[in-house]
Amino acid sequence: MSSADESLAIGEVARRAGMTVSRIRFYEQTGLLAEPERQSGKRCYRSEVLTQLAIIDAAQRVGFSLDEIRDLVWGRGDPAHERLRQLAIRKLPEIDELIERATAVRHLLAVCSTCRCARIEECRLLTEPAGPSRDQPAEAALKRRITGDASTRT
Amino acid sequence: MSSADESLAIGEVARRAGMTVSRIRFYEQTGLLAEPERQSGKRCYRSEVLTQLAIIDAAQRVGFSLDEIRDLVWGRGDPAHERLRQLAIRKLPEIDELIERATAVRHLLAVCSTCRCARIEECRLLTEPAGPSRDQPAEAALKRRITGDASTRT
DNA sequence: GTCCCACCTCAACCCAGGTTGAGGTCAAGG
DNA sequence: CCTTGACCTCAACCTGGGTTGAGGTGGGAC
Repeated sequence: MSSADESLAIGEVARRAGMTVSRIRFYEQTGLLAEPERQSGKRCYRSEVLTQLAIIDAAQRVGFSLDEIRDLVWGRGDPAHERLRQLAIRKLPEIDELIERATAVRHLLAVCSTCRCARIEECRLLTEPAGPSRDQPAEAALKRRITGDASTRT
Repeated sequence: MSSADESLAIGEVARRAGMTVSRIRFYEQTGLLAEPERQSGKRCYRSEVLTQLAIIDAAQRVGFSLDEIRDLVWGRGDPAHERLRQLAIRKLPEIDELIERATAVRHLLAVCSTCRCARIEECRLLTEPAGPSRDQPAEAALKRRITGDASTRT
């Protein structure tokens, strides 16, 4: 723990990263993770791999595909910060949208779990009144957010 | 648009919901979407389906599986708001974590795209200095957030 | 009437992201 | 020496979430 440079066996890496061994080997196979050194055939990792795995994991969870991550970490060509900037430009809006949607769904769950709707789509927060009463500004906004404006457009 | 109760053909629904026709049929097949009425064999939807589809879509994008969504929308048993509350209790922490991670990744992308690191895992915001200089509180927090504390634990 | 288009069913296929299993190697400990 | 456990490879398999294609029906416009 203090001397972080003693090399780690794959099992140890897996344990610390919270992943299976097979998953780590899979990442190596598919070029996401560099081939580590070996000692008598066995992979020995240095502790940096934990950071790499954590990045992979976090990126995946917010919707990057393994291809994108591979490109991010290992991309050929250009200086890395350049590719990174490109990727950032492409992905930032998506991430923002994800955050917005997540916030809306969060809100929906929180609010609906206090209402007595019989089915979720009948929840007063989401159903178009179809009659004259229009929904409140805030609710309309929530709805627009969760629906991504799709059903709001003509 | 004003008389929202004229029934919609599947193609129209798909267009408005921004999904493929096959995807909508697939949702019906797998019990996510109710079987609509038919007229001479063809599905005719009412406009509510757009809201349902939007909910499904939004929920999916923030990490609900179709099984969970099915259970949410169509779950057998208990009053809906009860199931909804259960689901909310289970999922709210996950959604919160998603939002946190997304925010951290967002931050990472934004910051790293302005730095000159040669490889992402060498980015000064993420690499353990391994020397004496410890990273700043804010950066450490970012790192801890993106790594989900995994590599931070002993 | 016949053309065309949007719809229908059903089964097969596809891709991402891993997991599983068979069969083998190596080093340490009893 | 021999067993045990962690590691190795390679190929096959699995699940989720759809897509694709063949073969068929219906109805409105020309």
